Amino acid sequence: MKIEIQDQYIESFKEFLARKGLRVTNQRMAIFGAAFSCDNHFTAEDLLEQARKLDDSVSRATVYRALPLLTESNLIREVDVGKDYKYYTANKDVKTFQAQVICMDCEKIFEIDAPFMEWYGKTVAEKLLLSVEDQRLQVSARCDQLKLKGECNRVFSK
Amino acid sequence: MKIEIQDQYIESFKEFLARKGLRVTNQRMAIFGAAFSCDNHFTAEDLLEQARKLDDSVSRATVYRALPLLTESNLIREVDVGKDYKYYTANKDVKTFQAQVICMDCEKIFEIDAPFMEWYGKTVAEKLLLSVEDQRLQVSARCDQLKLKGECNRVFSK
DNA sequence: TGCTATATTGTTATTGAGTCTCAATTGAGT
DNA sequence: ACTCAATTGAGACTCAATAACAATATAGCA
Repeated sequence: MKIEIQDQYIESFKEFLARKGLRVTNQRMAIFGAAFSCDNHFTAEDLLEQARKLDDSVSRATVYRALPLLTESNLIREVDVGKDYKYYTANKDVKTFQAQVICMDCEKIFEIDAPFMEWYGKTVAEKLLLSVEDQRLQVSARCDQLKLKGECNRVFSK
Repeated sequence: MKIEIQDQYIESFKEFLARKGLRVTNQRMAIFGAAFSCDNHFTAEDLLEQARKLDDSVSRATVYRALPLLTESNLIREVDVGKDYKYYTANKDVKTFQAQVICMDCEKIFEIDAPFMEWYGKTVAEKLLLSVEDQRLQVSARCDQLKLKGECNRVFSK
């Protein structure tokens, strides 16, 4: 498996660690690399599996310890699909707010622009006197029609 | 605790059970009654506690068995707050699409109209050739300002 | 009303994602 | 290289949710 990660992301992660006074370890970099080598959405377990290909000493606990760092540094983000486990995805070149569309049949996840969410967040904040931290717009759907076109495939093994 | 549930909901639930060839049991009606006697959002555990006030034989397993029936019949709906347990709320007189705003400090949940979601769902369906089943718009926020006004209280004990 | 087949139930055991503990290891400043 | 606190892996643990199964209760029918 060949990994190509733009240096900007590596630097960004290292800067984040430095800013927090945290160390740059092989395990953290393997987990980071694994997250960015995935084109798709992944679970913690998926991430463990991928990270072990880069450093076979990586343990489950370390993956769970690294995930908050990666989300906090804004390099990946959580995608909640209503299951009892969480999905994550790397934040590569995302300009506008994105909604997640999850196919309940094949578990495929699409990301779609939803630029109006920025306006909505501000409206909510003003109305309720709350400071908005995060917004998630998730659409559950079924792919009957995709199936007909033969375009429905599971993206990520589970 | 006095329970007042509009007959239309009771009938609606009984019709749903009949349609599915399921029996009307004391436990199911107690769980249903408990869900509609809660003004706020509740967890499965909260629901168990409330239902036991109506029928002390109700068990945890039966609550978990009833929840899919209540969501399937559209009498309650899931509200995902990003925690590792799920919240639910009764669907009373909801006309338009509602977004959930969750205060991460005090866990208070607000429901706000988001009428544009209907249009968005249709757009997504057309673009991706998917049939939209459900849409969730969730906003995470913090209540610094509410605190200042003294309006920030936990709504539901946990 | 009582009978019967079977759906439903409570109890208890189990799963599985995620967290915690702690001794062993390792990174980074000196 | 030395030192020490940060980090790690292994495995125990938590806790919401589910499954198995014997006991019970429902609804249709006589």
